[in-house]
Amino acid sequence: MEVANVNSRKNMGRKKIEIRKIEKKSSLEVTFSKRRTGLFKKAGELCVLCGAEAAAIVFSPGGRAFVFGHPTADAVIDRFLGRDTDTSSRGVVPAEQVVHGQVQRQYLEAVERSEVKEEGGFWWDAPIENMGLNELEQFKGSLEKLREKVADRVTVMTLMMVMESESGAGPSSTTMVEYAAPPQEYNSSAVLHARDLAADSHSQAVPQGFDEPRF
Amino acid sequence: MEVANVNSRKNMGRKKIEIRKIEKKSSLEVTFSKRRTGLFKKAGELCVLCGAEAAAIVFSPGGRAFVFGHPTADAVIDRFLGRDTDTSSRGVVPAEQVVHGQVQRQYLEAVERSEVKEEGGFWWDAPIENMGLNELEQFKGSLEKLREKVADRVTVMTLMMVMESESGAGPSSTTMVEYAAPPQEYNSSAVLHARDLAADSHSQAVPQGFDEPRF
DNA sequence: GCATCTATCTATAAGAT
DNA sequence: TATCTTATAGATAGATG
Repeated sequence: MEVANVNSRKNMGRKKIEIRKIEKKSSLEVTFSKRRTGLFKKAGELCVLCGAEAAAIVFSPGGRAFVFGHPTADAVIDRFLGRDTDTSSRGVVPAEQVVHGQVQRQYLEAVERSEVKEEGGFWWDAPIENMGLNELEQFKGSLEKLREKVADRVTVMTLMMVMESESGAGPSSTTMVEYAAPPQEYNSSAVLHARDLAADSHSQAVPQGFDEPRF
Repeated sequence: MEVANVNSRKNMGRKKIEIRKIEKKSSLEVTFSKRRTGLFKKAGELCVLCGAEAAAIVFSPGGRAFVFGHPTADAVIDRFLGRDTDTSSRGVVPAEQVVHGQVQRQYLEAVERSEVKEEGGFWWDAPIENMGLNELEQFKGSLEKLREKVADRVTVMTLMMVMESESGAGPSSTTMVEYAAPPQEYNSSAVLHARDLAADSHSQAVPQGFDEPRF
């Protein structure tokens, strides 16, 4: 074996870093991967520990999309409890595929163009227990058309969440989704209803007088 | 000062916990708050460190929505570097309002219904530098109508991302975020193009042969 | 590049105030 | 109920194979 010099004998362990853009490209990439993984793990833990619903999307500086979400909260919980849940029968993405799922734009486009069918329809049209979501289907279809219209100009990402509830309290189930069209030339953009929340200073974002639970 | 008993003299410090749903309600709430904050912080750091774009949405078990996002990547970077950026002139939500912003459904609904205008239009219709995104506007409008149609049945959350790029490589700017209608009775639901990614086992999610950058 | 390793750094569970 | 205080669990920067 080789004799390493004294300085390289020991790892120096973690060092503190400033929160500013990492210059060295290789380091940036490594950090991106590590932290993205860590972020998604944290999100998963939050879901399980607190019965929360969460979704996260991260675009790398190169424009690659990474998505965290869960097909159903149950599936994620099962996963974290080490149970093996068959989610395929529900027509949803297995949790382990999604939690750290990578999405590559060109691939998505290809998939979209091919419009692969199975069992007589798009997979997402497959019947799900107690479906009856005509509106959702209608919405989805319309959304598709619209997206196509602007696909060459903007990146549109859509998240649709449909939750179940037994009582009035805890939503228990979910969906997540994604997708992105390929941006080619762009501009900055506009957003929605969130601004009014940002009325003035920090803690005043949410007005009083609502009876919804705080958690 | 008081003499505490020996057992309470010292904090016991952190203990290991299992990743499973927390039973005690008070603990769950505390944990939810702490971890949500932590998650959003991590997301912000990822954005800054790696020049990435990120957005995250968390629903508490009570159905309250919390959103992490950034109006422009620049604004978030400024924030983390301690610079004070005036984002109001761009018609975007100041970063500090968004990063840990809380969104309460009923409030959002109220805002939406009131359709508050300023300066002759919805705030999000305000001109932004180099706007020219007719398609985006068109899309947004259509989306609104569609969403109304299904608002009573499903919770729809839409994220629209429009990015800038100087070179062909790094998108540099913007995101936006948005909102959800109140679910009342629901079902589980369908999703989109993601399933094909989940073809079979883990690492094979993304097919080879594309020339896009890995980061 | 990807998987490990190790020394630290950071987040946070329980309590105390 | 919100904050503050530890001790400790967990995340991760940098080095290495």
